[in-house]
Amino acid sequence: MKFSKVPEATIRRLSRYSRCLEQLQAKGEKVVSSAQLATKCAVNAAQVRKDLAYFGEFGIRGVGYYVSELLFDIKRILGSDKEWRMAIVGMGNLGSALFSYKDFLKQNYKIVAAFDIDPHRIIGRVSEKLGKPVEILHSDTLREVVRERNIEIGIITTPANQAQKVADQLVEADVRGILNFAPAQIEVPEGYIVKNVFFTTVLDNLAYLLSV
Amino acid sequence: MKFSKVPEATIRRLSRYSRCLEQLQAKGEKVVSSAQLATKCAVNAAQVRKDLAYFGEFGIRGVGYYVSELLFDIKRILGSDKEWRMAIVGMGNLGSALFSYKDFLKQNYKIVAAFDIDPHRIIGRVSEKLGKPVEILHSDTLREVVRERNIEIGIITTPANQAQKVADQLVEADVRGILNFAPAQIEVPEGYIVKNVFFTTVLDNLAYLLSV
DNA sequence: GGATGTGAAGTCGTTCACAGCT
DNA sequence: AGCTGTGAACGACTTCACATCC
Repeated sequence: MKFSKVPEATIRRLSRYSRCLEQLQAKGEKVVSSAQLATKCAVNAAQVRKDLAYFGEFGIRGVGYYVSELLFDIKRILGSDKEWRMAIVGMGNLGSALFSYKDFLKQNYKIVAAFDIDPHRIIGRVSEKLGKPVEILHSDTLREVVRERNIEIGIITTPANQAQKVADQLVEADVRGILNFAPAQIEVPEGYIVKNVFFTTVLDNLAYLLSV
Repeated sequence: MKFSKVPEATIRRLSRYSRCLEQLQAKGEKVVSSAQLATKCAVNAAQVRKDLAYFGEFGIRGVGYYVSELLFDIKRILGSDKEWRMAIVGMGNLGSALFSYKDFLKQNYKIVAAFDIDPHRIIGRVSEKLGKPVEILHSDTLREVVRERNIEIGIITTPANQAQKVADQLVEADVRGILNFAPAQIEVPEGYIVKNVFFTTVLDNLAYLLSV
């Protein structure tokens, strides 16, 4: 399917195009040119075409791209046409917020399990927070639950000092994809993938730009 | 010294070096070489030196860098030596989670105000969630509160369709830095800065890599 | 001796410009 | 005529390699 290695930036932009195309589709637009899409996404028009060219030919010369076709194709490329089943590990403030984060649901990302090292202590509190009873499992059961529920992505929302341990458990349970919110560098074996979401790095960036 | 434009990637790495140096400092290490720091941060040693070279000379040839000095300097460069006062707009699940996110406190980022369009409806619920009474202000008061409390950074945690409106209000209140969690592209005038934190983009990225 | 700081080389991503298709 | 797809030019970031200094 894919050959030349695709820049990560391209994948990020594909995600952005996808959001924009959804808006266009909602507005009832049928066709869009690379120039229009580029303007909407604040990128260069040639960039749009190059990004798509990594994966095939999706447009019609002299016309542009059919909005819903292109959206469909991009989702297929990103793998966001399929449903991804995820587990959250660490049900503190951030974990429980993500647990009921609506924008995960819109996309095909489903959280199908929540773990903590001390479910008993927090299960009542979290259920109250979220206004509904929540099942929180002990981290010890991770491996079997992952298998039972076909979990492919693990989300780490523990404190930084536990992140590596949790990552090890996820790897052990053969969860190949990890989304890490804990501000800590994580090591995983070849074949496993970690993506970080570091708020504070972004904040540092912002602070820097405000200081210059 | 601080003239050539610095790549954003460099600033992101500086943030990472800073985290690693804190760990080294905690361990009582006095001196570190670019090679050691590079290994710890999973980057190239020359990269470390080049990144620092944008801002001056911090090392001693034949020796390395003094950990606490370098940490101090990097924090000064990033502007994270000073205290940054922030406001959150949108006190849903994510907003209230960030409100009590402990890693903000460690760094010099302080959330000093929380806004919502309907504080009355949610103030009780959020206070319960967080286990302490929380002051949530009506978005209408944003401008004056920003002035009174010297707020320099605004965090947007509203639904996507309200993000631009909130950004406009922040700009209107002269908040120059915006950290946007709503999955929407935001426009601000010259001189204002937006940084996005899009979980779902990162998830799309992860899903892509798992699909390849 | 050993590690930094840095010009030069190399790699990667972006933009240009136009041929080619509808 | 208009817009895509793409080789070529460009620019930016990373890595190498070594002169420089402690």
